[in-house]
Amino acid sequence: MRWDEIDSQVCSVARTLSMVGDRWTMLILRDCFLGVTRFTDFQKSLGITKHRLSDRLTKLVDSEILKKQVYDTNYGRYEYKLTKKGLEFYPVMMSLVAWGDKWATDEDGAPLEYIHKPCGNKMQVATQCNHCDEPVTAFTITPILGPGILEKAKRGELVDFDNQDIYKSIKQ
Amino acid sequence: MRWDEIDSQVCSVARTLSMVGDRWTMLILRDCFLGVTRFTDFQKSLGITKHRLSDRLTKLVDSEILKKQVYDTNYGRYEYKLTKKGLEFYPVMMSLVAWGDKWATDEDGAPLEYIHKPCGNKMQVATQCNHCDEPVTAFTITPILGPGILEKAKRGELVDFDNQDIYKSIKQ
DNA sequence: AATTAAGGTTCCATTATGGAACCATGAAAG
DNA sequence: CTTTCATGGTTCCATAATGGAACCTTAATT
Repeated sequence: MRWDEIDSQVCSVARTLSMVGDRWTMLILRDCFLGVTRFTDFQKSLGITKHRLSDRLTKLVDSEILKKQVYDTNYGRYEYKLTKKGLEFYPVMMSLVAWGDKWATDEDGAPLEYIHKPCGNKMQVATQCNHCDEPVTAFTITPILGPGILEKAKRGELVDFDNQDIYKSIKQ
Repeated sequence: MRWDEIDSQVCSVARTLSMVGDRWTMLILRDCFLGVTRFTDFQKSLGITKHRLSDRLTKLVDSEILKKQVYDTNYGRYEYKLTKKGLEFYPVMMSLVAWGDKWATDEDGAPLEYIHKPCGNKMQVATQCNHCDEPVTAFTITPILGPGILEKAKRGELVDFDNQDIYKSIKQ
């Protein structure tokens, strides 16, 4: 399977990664969440080549994760800003940060820290169950088939439905 | 900058993505969290070529995100299992799922649903402040320089420290 | 008139990836 | 006891993605 075919998979991770899962795109989004909006600033910050950046920004705009706006009409200059869809990617970004701060820093510690304005504390994100507020872990969750698969199976659209039996609940 | 140099950046997202940020690796981890452990099952599930899978699994083992264990000594067969470091990547994965379920599904809905065993509910993950339990959004957080940058700046190790002024607090 | 800045595009060499074929080990089938 | 099958790979080659440098366009500044 070629990478440009993975969005055909019935999987939210696969479909999400088809938009943001290549080299550079998530780093561009990181910069967006740090307030970077302009082509040149992305380039300085990332050290990405211009045509690659141009290509990635265009794709993010096509995916409606970023929007391109003129910010100086006389001058014809643009800024790239997060849409609602893009802004809601923030939990993914902060989860990456939390993991990286723990598992991918040197002895100096976290490069950035985050103040949660409403409570004023230095914050780390906690990923919790929206019902009981307990932290989620891989061992406390059972995945079950959802409508996105079951409805298609009913209509006979899932060629590889047999593959589903590869997936088992994960065990300690 | 080439991709294999991004782990030199003082940024938790960049360093994390240097391990898992290429095509395929996060999809392999998704499968790990769904209980897939064997070479052939990864291949069936993902449709990835064997040498690419082999390369990715080796890199994940080198990063200590997966461990390779013999599960049948007579037969000489292996399974790839998440380490503690790997298991703690779960919040990233579930945040991706949550985003994808909202922004990257068709009209049928979510492909998989998740039962939170302790409370028995169908769950979605909520990403919250670990102090006040409020949901975090990009607009309620102010990033500040942390020790990972400040200590290096003190020691004069940050060549591109000027670039920091590209980053502003994000505004609505 | 020349230089600078923003925001790109074009060209080409290098690197990564996909597809197919092949290989080694041990088990099972005939 | 020879063939076939399953697992878990590696090798080879053509195609696709990426990096680096040069160039382009518009408008402002020196």
